[in-house]
Amino acid sequence: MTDLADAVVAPPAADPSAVAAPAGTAAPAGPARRDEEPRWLSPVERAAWLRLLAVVELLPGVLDTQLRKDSGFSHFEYQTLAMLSEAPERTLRMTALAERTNATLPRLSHVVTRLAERGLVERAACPTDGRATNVILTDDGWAAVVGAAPGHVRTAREAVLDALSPAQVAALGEIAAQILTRLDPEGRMTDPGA
Amino acid sequence: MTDLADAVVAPPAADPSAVAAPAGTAAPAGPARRDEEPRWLSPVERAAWLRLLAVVELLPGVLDTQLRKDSGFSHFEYQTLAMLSEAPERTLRMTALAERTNATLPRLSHVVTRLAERGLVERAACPTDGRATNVILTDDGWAAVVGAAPGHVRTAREAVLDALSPAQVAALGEIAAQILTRLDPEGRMTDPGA
DNA sequence: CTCCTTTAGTTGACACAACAACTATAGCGC
DNA sequence: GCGCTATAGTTGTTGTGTCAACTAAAGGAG
Repeated sequence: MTDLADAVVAPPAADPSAVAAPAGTAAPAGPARRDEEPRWLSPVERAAWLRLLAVVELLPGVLDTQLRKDSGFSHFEYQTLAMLSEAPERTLRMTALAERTNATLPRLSHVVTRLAERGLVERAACPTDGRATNVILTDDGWAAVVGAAPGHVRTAREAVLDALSPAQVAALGEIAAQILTRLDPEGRMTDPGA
Repeated sequence: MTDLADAVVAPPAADPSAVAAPAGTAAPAGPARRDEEPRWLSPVERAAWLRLLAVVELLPGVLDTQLRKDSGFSHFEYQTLAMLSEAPERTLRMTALAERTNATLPRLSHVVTRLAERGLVERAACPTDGRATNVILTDDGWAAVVGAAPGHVRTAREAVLDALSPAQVAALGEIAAQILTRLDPEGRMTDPGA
């Protein structure tokens, strides 16, 4: 994994003569401008980072492929339907749904249009706010989620959970929670109600 | 995080009357067809899975945004250039580069075309195999990677590493390695040489 | 040497996501 | 109640990614 490691995270050093200054882990001899001198990664940090990057790169494809094949949904479509299936009345406002799925409003609007064409969701004007649109999961949509869920869970096991010891699963939960304090400080994806 | 949790991973149970069979964690009363009865996730598993999913969803956007803003690259373009910067002669075959970046050959071909238009890489016929194409990082491309690396490392710290204790970083490395045995059994992304 | 299969890569058509521009309603100040 | 600004969504355009078809060279069987 040396190539990937160095390439992504350290400045390129394959040709050391060409890049003296930014290559090293240590600061240059002279007084460094602090803002521009990054703290390079330690070997342990580098390994963790690169592997996380690989997971982040590969996992979406695995999920997408399984869902597409077994149920005809993209992962994003599945998440959209799943969020609705959990909501009271199986209904959510566009904005609320976009937050929970980490989608922009335009993206969600397009996806909802396509799902509506397939009869899985419906749009309805919000009675209390003329600007808002409610999205409602239809019975067909409900059935589709229920049908797709088992395969999705199986994939989660095969691709991730079953590769880990129980202690590692717990640790992963902790670690991911820590990371999310940076990536999602408001907890929009993890804590919809708040 | 209850909504997200249940929605993605458990079958929808907001309206219990509507979905008796597939909702529960326990097997139905009758003799279950083993292939179709998934093992639902325990609370700990579910929490870990959903948070991992959120990280996987959010991290690419963060990386992309920072690189795009500070250096004008997508994360994939950066990875492509970085791989080349590490390679002997700053040169790689299309196929080798595609493996290291987890790209399909068509995708890489398009990206290389665009990078070549910007003068960052060059195509060259492989002298030993008439079918192959070598991609070479130009001096401009080299300079671009060197310029982009510090910001990328800083983002890696801010978004992930600095949120974790040293022990957690080490644990993350272990866990991600375990997951990659499932996602990437051949180690193509993590072990280019082999 | 010739045919056939496999490998390497490019190209073009289509699908989807990001961004920007636009419409329409709500809510507020006066 | 008039006008302003902010909010909620939709629509169109543009850039990437995926898939399928295609070209071309390498390697093997006869």
